[in-house]
This record gives sequence, C-alpha cells and structure tokens, in this order.
Amino acid sequence: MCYIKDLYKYEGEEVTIKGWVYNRRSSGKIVFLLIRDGTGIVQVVVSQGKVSEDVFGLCDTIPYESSVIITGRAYKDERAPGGYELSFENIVVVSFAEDYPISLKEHGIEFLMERRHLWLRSRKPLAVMRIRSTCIKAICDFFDSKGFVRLDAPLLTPSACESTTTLFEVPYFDTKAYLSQSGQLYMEAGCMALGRVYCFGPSFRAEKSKTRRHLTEFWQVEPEVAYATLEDVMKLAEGLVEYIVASVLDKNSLELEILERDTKLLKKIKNPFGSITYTEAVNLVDMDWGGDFGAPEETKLSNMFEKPILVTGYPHEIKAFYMKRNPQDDRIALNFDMLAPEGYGEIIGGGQREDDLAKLEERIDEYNLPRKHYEWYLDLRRYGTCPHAGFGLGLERTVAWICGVHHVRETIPFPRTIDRIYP
RNA sequence: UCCCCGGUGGCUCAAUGGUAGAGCGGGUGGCUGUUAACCACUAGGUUGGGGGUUCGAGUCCCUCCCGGGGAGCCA
Repeated sequence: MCYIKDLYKYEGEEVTIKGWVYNRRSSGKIVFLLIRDGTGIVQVVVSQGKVSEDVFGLCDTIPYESSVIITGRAYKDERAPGGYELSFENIVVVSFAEDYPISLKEHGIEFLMERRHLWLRSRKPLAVMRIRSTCIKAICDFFDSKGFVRLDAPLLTPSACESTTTLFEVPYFDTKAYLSQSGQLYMEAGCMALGRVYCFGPSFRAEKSKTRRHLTEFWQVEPEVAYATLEDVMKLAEGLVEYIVASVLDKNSLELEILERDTKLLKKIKNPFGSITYTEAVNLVDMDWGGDFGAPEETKLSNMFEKPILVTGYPHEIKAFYMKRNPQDDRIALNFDMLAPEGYGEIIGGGQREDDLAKLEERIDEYNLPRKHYEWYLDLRRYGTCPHAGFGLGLERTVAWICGVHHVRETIPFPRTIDRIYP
C-alpha cells in the first residue's frame, strides 16, 4: 500500500494504490486510467495483450469514481501528468460506481453546491481544503510558539455578544440559548486567568447576507491578551497573517498552482503591513466621516495596497459596546480592522477593551443590553481589571484571499448560507 | 428585506412570436501514448408551477416558486 504523493520513492518497484477512478482515456489497444487517492492523481497505463481481454475491457469501461485497488510498477515518464505513472499489473474493483454526475466539464454553482459531498473530490476543492488545513495548523503553531493557551469558548451561550438581531436561537431545556457569534467575552475572562489565550472554532450569525464574504457558520480564531494595548495586538495580528501566508507558500505550492494563484503577490506579504487611521481611510475613498465602510469602499481601500492594511480608530458608534475609547478623542474607539489586498477586504477586527467598570456599565445601558446577562463580564472589571486587547480573524475570508477564490463558500467543506443548509 | 439577472435533455448553453438544437456525459463501434483525448453512429424534452394575450408562446404580460449577483450588516 502506497500513497500517490509518495510514488517517487518507489521508482521501479511494484506498488499497490487504493483509490478511485478519476478519469479514463483509451486509444484502441491502450487504456489510461487516472486514479486519485486523496493525496494525488496518477496515470495507470494498461496495454492490451499484457492482460486478459476481460481485464482490458473492464479497465476500458469502468465507471468514473469506482473504488479500485490497483497494483502496478512505478516509473518516471515525462508524458504522465505528475511525472510518474504506473504500468498496470492487477485491479480489484471494490465497488462499481453509478453514473457520476460531476464531469470534468463546467458546472453551475447551484449544481455543485447541491453535490458538495461529491464536489469535494474534484481538484480545485481538494487544493482549497489542503490550504485551509495548512492555515489552521499555522494559526495553532503561531500562538503555541508565543506561549498562548488554547481555551475554547462555549458555542451555546445565554445571550448576545454583539448585536442581538443576528443570533440563532435554540431551545435549551426550559429556556432558550443562542449559538455563539463570538468567543471574545469568554476570552477576556480567559486572559485574566492565563495571560494569553485564544479560541478557535465556529461562530454563527443569522445575518441575511447574500455576499461572497458571508456564511452563517464560519470559523474564527480569537486571541486575547492581558496587559496588552491596541498597538500590541496590531503587531500580533501582523505576525499571525505573515506566518499563515508563509506556511501556505512553503507547504502548498502544488495546490496554489492548481488554483492558478499568483504567488508573486503572496510573497510580498511581509511585516510591517502599514496602518492608516479611519479618518485617513475615509478621505481616501471619498466618503463622509462617521459611517462604516460599505463593501464597495472596503474593496476600493483593499485594492490600494499591496499588503494587508490596518485601519485604526473607527467612530465608537459603529463598533461594539466593549471597545475602549481613545482617551484623547472620545469619538473614536481603540480598535483596528485588517483589510486583505486584492479586493478581499476585512479579515480581522479587533481592539482594546473597556477595562473601567463604570464606563462599561454605562455602555451596556447605552446599547440597551440586558444587564443581568453581563454581570459575570462586569466581574472581570471588579476583580483585578487591567488593560487588555484582542482580535478575531475570519478563517474562510483568509483562506479565500490566500487561495484567490472569489467566494468564501468554497473555503469551508460544507458551507452554510442564508439559503443553503444541505448537504 | 430591497434592487438586478436567470430557470430549455443528466450537465453547460443555443433557438426574430412560426419544425426545440449543439457540445459534454450515457450507449454502440473505431483507433497502441492519451493529457478535459479524438472520430462515427445512437438514445435522451410536458422549455420551473399556475394563469393570460395570440391563428400560433421557450420567447410577450401577470403571479408564485427556485437559483445567481449585488446592497445593508459583518469575520
């Protein structure tokens, strides 16, 4: 048993691969079987005369995606896609597939999404999923190397973290619970216990968004650091993104090639990224001070820079209640967003948290939030409060940018959107 | 929720208001090195549902359903 990605180690030897029929071509007395096994695709050459008529006929007609165990001799050949191929010795058909609906030709997105469970087997989704996996590992390695403790937040929560209108409600015995839209408040508790913590998992938002940047279930990583300022976590965010991109460039060159990603642009992603204030950004895109950037403005901003750009100091009205305000200018928050280049837009949002009990109580009232649900959170200001800051990075948006795919739905195995919860 | 676009064989798409077609996929046959192989033949359709205009509707009108793109909101 050998994986296709390791074939080069077995040149001249007889090997057995277990996989599926990806494609097949024949030309009279020779059949080419393309077999995939999850690690790669290899071409198997079956010559008439070397095998029985029955076996030759079987190879010539076996349906796509049938599961097969093939034995053959590995050798190098310039003509083979991938550089190595197998000269056929034996085949065991584990299962004959029915007519496979997904061809190598074009399909519409609806057709593919309806068959996401099968579409995952295709070249492009495979490449994206491998890169997603690399990103996840890079994120964990990065925080681990910095001495962070992974402290996962609950997914069932008693109340809103941010706005109450975007929560999925679920029955919880005799009461109601909500699916978490962010682990941040819990990370604030965590950093007061462990100093530097992060959580990594799914978040849920019942936003009725229909855009290429939105999913109702998405993954985010949320670090939170005690005694950190806005500047500290901005540096942390830059380091994280630089590390993720470098990891993908290092481990996934083949996948980036399959995706036809221009790696020259990714190779430029080095610290420092650079930052501008909200006010400067507003002037750059020619809009009025006070509002949040719409998608067109965000895309415009994101296209102005080769590297991700950090935008700081938004008006506090358009940010969450827990954001600390700038002591020099009460109108603006001590926050930042990181916008990815090439039009991909916001991948990170974060900032310094309000650490003063009285001010936080005031904000909770201002935002009309139910005080009793936040008593535990206010405790963090009663018992040893200190400056602290953190951020959240959206995994799917980051993967979409790195892969150069247009829509975030292609960067998660089974996307959940406003009008799709199947398969 | 709002705006725009679309729904035709299994798939991707054609078709001035006038005989519903092509490529791919399926089937059959051919071809000893194919690269989304190619060539020939062949099967396959209540044009999303309902209503209307018309001698005649895939095409025009109304309505509903479904999908796509975008907005708002956000990671």
